[in-house]
Amino acid sequence: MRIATWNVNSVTARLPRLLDWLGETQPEAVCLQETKVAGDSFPYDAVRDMGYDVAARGDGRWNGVAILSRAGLEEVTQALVGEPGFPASEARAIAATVAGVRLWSVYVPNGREPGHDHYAYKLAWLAALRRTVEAELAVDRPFAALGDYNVAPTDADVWDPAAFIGSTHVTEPERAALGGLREAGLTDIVPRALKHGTPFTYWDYRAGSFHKNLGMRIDLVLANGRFTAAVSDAYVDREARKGKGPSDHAPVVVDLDLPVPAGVPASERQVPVTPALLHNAVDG
DNA sequence: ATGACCGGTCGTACCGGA
Repeated sequence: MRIATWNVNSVTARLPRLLDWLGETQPEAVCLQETKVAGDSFPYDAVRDMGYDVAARGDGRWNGVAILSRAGLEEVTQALVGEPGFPASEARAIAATVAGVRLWSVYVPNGREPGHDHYAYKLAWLAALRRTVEAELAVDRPFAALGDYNVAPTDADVWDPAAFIGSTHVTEPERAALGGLREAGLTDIVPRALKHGTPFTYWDYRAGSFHKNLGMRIDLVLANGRFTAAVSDAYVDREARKGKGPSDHAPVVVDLDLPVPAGVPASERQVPVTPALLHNAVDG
């Protein structure tokens, strides 16, 4: 079973590349972030034609998360436990169960700068994620919260720690919040780097950062013991960051020794599985 | 290629991104 996470930086702008990537990579499930579309504007039909059901939550211009699956999509949940807002709740988390594996797709707030209201929001949001994880882990099954955490777990996860002094993504409170998720029972599944020995997942569009490998590892797969024990491989698909019109994030792909149920692909079904759940995006 | 951003928007500059 193959599961991936990818901040696509607009599913509309990235749709041709997303569809090509699904065809090449053949994941069972994909957690998307920064879809930047309202729930009812998600390109459901194009994704279904590739065999994937969709659970999406969108705000419109910003944020937006989704889970695509070709192995079933059940128990869709649209908000964290005690989810904070800025000031209102934003489309930054959605969950679904895929072939018995519980998945959250998360897009942690950026924080903007230490001391900013958005930074306090980021920490509050991560605290709510911890509460959610603690509630989820009461059920004994493979679990992972995958997505854009906007936190580099260690200094080795940024291209130059000195360049980040005073910036978000590397501060002690942000890293302590990741530590809280570890205390709750999650493990950081560090992917293989396909080049440079640095499993970065994000490179700024500016200044040729990708070609100079000035990146960060901020897209994470945090998993419980059942999930972690099943991992046979994990890698950063830096090929997806190349060429014309990429996202500024690369996908993280995880292979699991878990059975994939036989089923009819979404593209060959008359109606989606659990249709009531698939289009109930929360707007605003 | 030794230089280098992109997406969205009642927008045609500015915000947000990290």
